[in-house]
Formats: sequence, C-alpha cells, structure tokens
Amino acid sequence: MTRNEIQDVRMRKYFIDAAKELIKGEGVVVVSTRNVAERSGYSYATIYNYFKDVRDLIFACIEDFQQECIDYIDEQTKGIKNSRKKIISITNAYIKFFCMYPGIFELFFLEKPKVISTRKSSIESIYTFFDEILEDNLVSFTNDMKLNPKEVEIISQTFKLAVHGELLFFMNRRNNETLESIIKRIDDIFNFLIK
Amino acid sequence: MTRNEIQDVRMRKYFIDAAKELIKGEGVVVVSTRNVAERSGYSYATIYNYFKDVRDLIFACIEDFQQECIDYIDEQTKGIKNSRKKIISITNAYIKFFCMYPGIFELFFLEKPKVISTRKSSIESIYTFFDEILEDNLVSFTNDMKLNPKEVEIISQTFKLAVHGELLFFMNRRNNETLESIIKRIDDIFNFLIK
DNA sequence: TTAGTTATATTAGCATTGTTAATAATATTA
DNA sequence: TAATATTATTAACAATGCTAATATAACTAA
Repeated sequence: MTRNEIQDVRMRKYFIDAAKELIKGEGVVVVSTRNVAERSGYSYATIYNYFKDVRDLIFACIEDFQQECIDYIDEQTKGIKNSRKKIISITNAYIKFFCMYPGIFELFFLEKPKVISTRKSSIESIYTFFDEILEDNLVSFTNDMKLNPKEVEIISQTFKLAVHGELLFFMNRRNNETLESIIKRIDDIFNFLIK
Repeated sequence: MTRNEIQDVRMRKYFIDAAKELIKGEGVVVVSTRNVAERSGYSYATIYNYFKDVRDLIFACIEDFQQECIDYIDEQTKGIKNSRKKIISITNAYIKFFCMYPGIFELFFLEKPKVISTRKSSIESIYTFFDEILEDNLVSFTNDMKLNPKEVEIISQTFKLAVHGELLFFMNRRNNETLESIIKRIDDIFNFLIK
C-alpha cells in the first residue's frame, strides 16, 4: 500500500464513519453529502474524490455494519453451548440488532442498489450473511439430530426467509406487534420446522 | 355525497391515476409533485389542495393496486378447483404480480410510512392482504387435510413470512435467482410445511 | 531552494424536489 | 350584478446531488 493509498483509506474512513453515525441515528434518508461533510470537517464536494456518488458512500458502510452485527451477536450469545439454544439465541440477537438500528436494516434490505458496478459484492453478501452467522451451529445441530441434507436445506431456507419476512413486516410497522411477540413467533417457527 | 365531494373524488383520482402510472413504470422514486401534475394537466401546487403531501398521494395508490393484484390473481387462477393447487397458483400469481411491477412491491413493502395520521388503515391492510387472498382456500384445504387449528396457524404464518422474505431478497436483487427458481422454492416450502 | 507540476479541496453554480405564501382565476351566492 | 368563497397558479425558499472552475497544498526536478 503506497502512501497515497493509506491517505485514501483514511479519508474514506472519515466519510464512512460520519455516514455510519447518521444511518444509526436518523436513518439513510439523512445521509446527504452536506451532512456527511459537516460531520467530517470537509467540504461536500471532497466526497466525490473518494466515492463515485452518495450511494456509493452509503453502500460502503455495509461491511462495517456487518462486523458490528457479528460482534453484537457474539457478545449476546457467548456463553451458550447447546447448538439448538445457540441457533435460537443468535437469531434473536440478529433480530434485536436491527430493531436497535432500523437504519441499518434499511440499508441492508430496503435500499435499492442503484450503484450496480461498485459495491456489488457487499450487496450480494447481505443475502448470505444470515447463513454464515448460523452455519457452524446449524451443522452441529443437524448432526446431533441426524437430519438428512435435503431436509436441512429446506428447513434452513424456510427459516431464513421467515426471519426476514418477519423483519420486513415489523420494521416498517406493517403489523402492530412487539419485539417480544415476533421473537416468540420465530422461536415457534424454528421448533415447528425441526420437530 | 355533495357536489363538492364528487369533484373532490374526481380530482383525487386524476392525481392518483397519474401517480399509479409513474409507480408502475419507473417506480416510486419518480413520483414528484411536478411529474404527477404534468401528467394530470394541473399545476403541482394544486395537489396540495387534495393531498396532505406527496407521500399521502403515494400511499393513496395502495387500495387501487391491491384491487389490481386481486384481479390479476383471479384471472391467473380462475379454472383451478383443487384447493391445494389453488393455494400454490395464487401464491405464484402473487409473486409474479410484484415481479411485473416492482414499483408496486416497493410501495407496499419498502416505503416507510412517514404519514402516520393519514392512510394508516391501507398501510396496515398490506400486512393482512396475503392472508385474505388465501383465506377461503386455506380453510377448505385444512378441512380436507384434517389439520388442527394450531398447526394451521403456524403453517400459514411460516408460509406467509417465507413468501415475503423471498420477495424481499429477490426484488432488491440480493440473490441472483430467476423468477422460476424462487417460485419453485416457494412450492417446495409449501409442500414441506404441509407434509 | 524554488519554479513548475500534480494532487487535493473548496466555492459557485445548476437542476431537481417538497412545500408554502401570495396572487390570479373561477364559481357561488345574496 | 357585486361580493364572497373556492380553487388554481405563479413565485419563492430551502434541501439535495452533482459538476466545473478555482484555490490551495504537496511534490518533484532543476
């Protein structure tokens, strides 16, 4: 990494950090070049030297937020050994994370990726993110339960889709439920699927 | 309905129809007061005499689109008698409808309802829309299958959430799948759930 | 070290949008 | 028909994305 590239990364980080604060606070809608510039102490036009456009900056926050989500889940579930309990707890923490930061849910699942060329890989990684989080525990759980691979496949897909369907409805207040009630339903669904 | 109210409804319809065209064509993002006004032959400021703000107009399109969706599903599934096949076909048509009009999916499921006071009921109706579409067939199907109510409840909830999770991922191109592949998976999930 | 060059940052400007206030046009009513 | 109420339009403001022109800083070669 040359000296220039180091500077580049540093500058990008200033803007990304400012954008992340805004997303966590008031959501994607308040991420404007002017707002980000003000928070990072630069002029708004400077952003265009480091990002293709404002959406490129917004999508650049995804990787950081994924790591934050992983860290939160680890912290919430670190003591749990039993793989079944672990799967439930990880899922609950995953849901809670997005409830804490609706702006991150918005960025991950509701924002349309207009920037097709750039940031493609991080957008695609959202689709497999939940699978990766559960992966190890799902393997050991299905070994314990002696489920056949075909069943495991359909169960894990159904579970993943149901979790995100639930999040979709809950986050946009399409239903009038509480966090507790949707977590309970997700638990019930998991238990139903593996019974 | 007084003379004024008739005029009111007529005027609102002009703007709603224009907004609907835009949503079906290029999506919610192009629904601006200026665009709608141009298409309906009025000035943009006139819209504010009939709608609280531009989002109020956008959400006013929901009811019409729900009817269009019902009509499309009816037309696609009218010959089918067998309740199991009917449930599958209705669901497939439901998914196809949103694939034909991604802008309507956007409006139904991705738009944040900032307008809390107005349009509340139509926003909430989105949550129960899929249940209502399936309702009759689900009842006769579960009667045929002699499933107990508790099971029916969890199965239909899981199915509904999975369908919308699938739509969420597919519509925003988070995965690289085809319409056929996601419809096949939904069929598989239904068969798994009721086996 | 300093003049020329490159890289980076800022200001100014344009177009689009949501929204409101002032004004114009139309319809209604006494 | 004149006064009033309703409805539509124009003008204006602020916020935003983005670009071009300009200013500033950093670097390089004599």
